[in-house]
Amino acid sequence: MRIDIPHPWPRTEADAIAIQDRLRALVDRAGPGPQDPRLVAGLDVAYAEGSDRVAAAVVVLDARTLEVVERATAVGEATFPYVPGLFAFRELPVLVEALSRLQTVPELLLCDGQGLAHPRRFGLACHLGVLTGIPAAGVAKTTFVGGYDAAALDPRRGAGAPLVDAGETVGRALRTRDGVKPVYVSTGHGIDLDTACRHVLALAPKYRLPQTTRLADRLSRDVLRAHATG
DNA sequence: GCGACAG
DNA sequence: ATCTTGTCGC
Repeated sequence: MRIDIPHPWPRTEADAIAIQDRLRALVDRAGPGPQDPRLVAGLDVAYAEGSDRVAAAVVVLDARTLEVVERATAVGEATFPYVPGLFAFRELPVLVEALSRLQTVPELLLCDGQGLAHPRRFGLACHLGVLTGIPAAGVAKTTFVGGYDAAALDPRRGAGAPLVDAGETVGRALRTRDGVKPVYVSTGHGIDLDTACRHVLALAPKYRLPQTTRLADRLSRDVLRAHATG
């Protein structure tokens, strides 16, 4: 698939923020998104320590069997420093490159990070969703913006509590394993929160993180290591 | 003003 | 994100 980045690459934080503020209007928060998708993709990026080298991985799974359908990777240089809130500008280029090498077209993109649960409501999952036009959601390991009542969150798998920021529900703390810290799901583009959480839960039958994320994480690290070694 | 801050 | 051994538990 071909993916166009409809904006010049920012060099400053102000430029990056301006891009987010502009693209935010293109986000579809309503969904509902795919109800019974077959192809779901997980995306992640691994970083090297002493350099700006980054490796991205996309793993497409059959949502019903959780079997791997396709994998694609890309290696490159980080084009932006890590700045909380501008995280997408660091990972987007290499992720888009990996996505473009895919032969199949996923029905849903699950990103490692936030969607709407972002200070300007435009996290990585929103950005990737708008760029590709594919429904996308973010699954983060920690919260960024949006608090929730941890004490009131039922300890059982499947339980959820709204993430509220500035009076707005921006995502959900979702328990994927009994008694284990939840993951933080937020809509990216073209899917509603309930649907996104349903898929995340189905993709995480055994571990805290969905299988999409776990496989993409492992693959990106393997590729980075292989590239460093030769 | 100060601290915290997705990966 | 990455650096890192063992260890407790199912």
